[in-house]
Amino acid sequence: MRLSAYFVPTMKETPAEAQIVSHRLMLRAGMIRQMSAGIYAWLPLGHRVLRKVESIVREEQDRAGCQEMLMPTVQSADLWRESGRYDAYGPEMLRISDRHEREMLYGPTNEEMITSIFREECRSYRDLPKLLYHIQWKFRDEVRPRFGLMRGREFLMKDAYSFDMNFEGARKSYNRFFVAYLKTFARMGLKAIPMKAASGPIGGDMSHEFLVLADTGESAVFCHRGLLALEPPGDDVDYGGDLQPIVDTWTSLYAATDEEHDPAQEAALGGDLVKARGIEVGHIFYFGTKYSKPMRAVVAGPDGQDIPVEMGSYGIGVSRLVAAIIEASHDDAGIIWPESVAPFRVGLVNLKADDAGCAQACETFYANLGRAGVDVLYDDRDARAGIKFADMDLMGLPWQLVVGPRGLKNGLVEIKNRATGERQEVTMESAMSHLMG
RNA sequence: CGGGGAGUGGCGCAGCCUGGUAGCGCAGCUGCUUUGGGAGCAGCGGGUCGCAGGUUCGAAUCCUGUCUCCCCGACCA
Repeated sequence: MRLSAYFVPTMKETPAEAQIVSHRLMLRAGMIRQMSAGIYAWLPLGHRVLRKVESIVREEQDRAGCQEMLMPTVQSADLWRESGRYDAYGPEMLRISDRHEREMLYGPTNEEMITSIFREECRSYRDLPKLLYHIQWKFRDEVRPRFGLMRGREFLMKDAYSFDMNFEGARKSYNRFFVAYLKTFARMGLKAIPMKAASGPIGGDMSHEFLVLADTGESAVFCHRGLLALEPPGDDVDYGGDLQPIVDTWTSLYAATDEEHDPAQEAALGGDLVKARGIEVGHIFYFGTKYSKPMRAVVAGPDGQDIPVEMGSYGIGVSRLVAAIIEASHDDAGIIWPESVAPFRVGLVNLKADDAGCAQACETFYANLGRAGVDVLYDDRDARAGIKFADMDLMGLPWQLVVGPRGLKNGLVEIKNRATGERQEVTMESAMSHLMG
């Protein structure tokens, strides 16, 4: 992509309304624009990141054996009356009526809908287990939206639902998501720690929040130092096998958010206690027959008797993750994208756009890197060097390839690593092979 | 939902108290000079001062209402 033609309205100054760093940087880097309180438009650069994050989430859900589908954003109020949540949900639910005055709502979540779909089609224990997910926009009419995408009203969420015949099956499903989440966040360069979460009236130990550690996180977290050193599962995980040992490893050490924190643990942990801050990016929980019973989602067991299915629900805040990644990875100059979610891998900076030699070298790089499958954002603008460097640092592409007349005289170009700030002058051939890796 | 604050050009702000026909920096456009970390000079364009009423000869400024946005708290992926 040529920057001269790309729609990325970057800003030198920070809009007054943006308080936290991810909000500020997303506005300044031209990724998003606010349309209403808590509602944002994704501009091309931001959209690329959102799609990358979404893809990683999707891949890991698929690997875990979960099947993607897509449910509507607008739902019928009647469905929610079946579970009793239409009245219970309160003003956070955006209620709307259609032209026939039918009561509708913009979905804040999809338990009722997926349960309804499931019960129509699945009648036998032989249909189980089923793991289903979708990635869809949700709306929760927060009293007070804030922190940019971190607490918006409209947000993109991956929500998955599991259906099993009994508790043991439900635990296996739960473990699949537990492991998939560890992998998902690790792929985005994040340290995400599972923390025991309140499981409400259901009880039990099967409810975990996944918190990304970032200094600016909104909740205080307390955990054992050992958790930070744990290696997340790799691609060799066998989802068909027993995942309990992995889950046990990650849940055996103390970890809690401030709400669940037991101060007595601090003394017990001593020097192993880590106090940090975190951002919740995922939540998994088992809720048994909470919806299947009232909504009569039952299957016939081996003995012919109907039994309500055991369910669980598993969310990841996809749009929030984009902000969380920035909170966890930035510096004074701007964003520092992990390679896996970067909108482009390489920023090609032509320091002197009207110099024939520079232009030619850049065009060659641009074409060759493109052919090699490397995403390149080519700053071909007729602008000053300082502006180009500042914009590149702000947008945070992992690699900058700087081409200027000074180096070019000696056949050299400069490669800068955005994360470390390290620069090296290399030959053009070496630059190519370096950036293709 | 309780408490606080703000709406003036694309962005950041001043002007409001003490009414007199709107200003500064950045950004934009044109020209010249510059050119490896957000250039300099000269010129140009762009604002129904959130909206609606009211007071007044005259309202960005005073009064009333209303909408929107932000911050703190309670609530939440």
